[in-house]
Amino acid sequence: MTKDMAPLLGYRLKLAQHALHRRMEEALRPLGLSPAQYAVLAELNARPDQANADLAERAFITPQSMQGVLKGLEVAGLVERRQDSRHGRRQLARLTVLGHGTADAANIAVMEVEIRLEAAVAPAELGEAVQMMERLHKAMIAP
Amino acid sequence: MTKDMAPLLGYRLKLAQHALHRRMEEALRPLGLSPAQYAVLAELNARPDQANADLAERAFITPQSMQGVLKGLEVAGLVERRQDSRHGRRQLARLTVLGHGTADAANIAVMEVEIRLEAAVAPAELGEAVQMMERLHKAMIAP
DNA sequence: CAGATCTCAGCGCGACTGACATCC
DNA sequence: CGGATGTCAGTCGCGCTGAGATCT
Repeated sequence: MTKDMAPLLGYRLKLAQHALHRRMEEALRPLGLSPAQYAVLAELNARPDQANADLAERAFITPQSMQGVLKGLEVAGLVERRQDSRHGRRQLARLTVLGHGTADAANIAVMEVEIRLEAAVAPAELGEAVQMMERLHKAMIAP
Repeated sequence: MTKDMAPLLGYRLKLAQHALHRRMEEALRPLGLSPAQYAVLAELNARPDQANADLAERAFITPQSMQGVLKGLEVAGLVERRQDSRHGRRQLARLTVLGHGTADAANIAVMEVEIRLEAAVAPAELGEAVQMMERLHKAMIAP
């Protein structure tokens, strides 16, 4: 059992994502955002007024974990939460004005990384690459 | 700026690796290993007698971070370190007998996850998929 | 009561920086 | 001295579990 694991797909996937994560951190650091915080910002930009539980489910993490991220954004003044009129305990989160500005700036920075990443695959292969990632994801998600 | 980030390659890559990481944790938990610990075990299985600095470089993390992982394995009795005869301060790590057994058991558990992952791509596409991951990795590593 | 939601407290892993000692 | 290496201490991000409060 002295095999090298270099050719394994899982190993390669891990390395690629690890490097991407580093780039994301670099791109977002000037804005004071972590990759997880950016993801929530982008999600709330696309779909405002989501509760902590909703965001957690979309990100495949526990509500407790998401709350930490959301709390950070709230303290930073990028997100505000208000009571759901229909459900006393439920609180809906949305971007503040500052949050919108930060999200826009972050999108620009992240897009540069994304473009660089996509440049590594031929344009014709891009759709195929995205579909492959989806298949890999589903294979690991399924029971 | 109400775009959805679902079709982005970077986002898909992150989701796929996140799910893989969960599966790896599940597979390794019965053995008391974390994914990072397993990676070092596999690396030392393939190439014994490496120093902390060597292992850190191969894993793309700092020597300090690697030291934490290596220390855990040493405390668990899976790895032993001895002085390099040629360099007083340098310490070479290798698997103990227990470490070899654990590495073999871990390999079996991890291979099941790997097979499941590879099943998500057509056999003919597998080599192509691995090469794509390599290209993505290099695109994010390059200066 | 059951179920959904939010919150607090604590833990673990794995990355980081900084500071320092040691050896060649 | 300079450079490589290892070590200790502290911090941070972000997952987790457990326990509990509140509302429908």
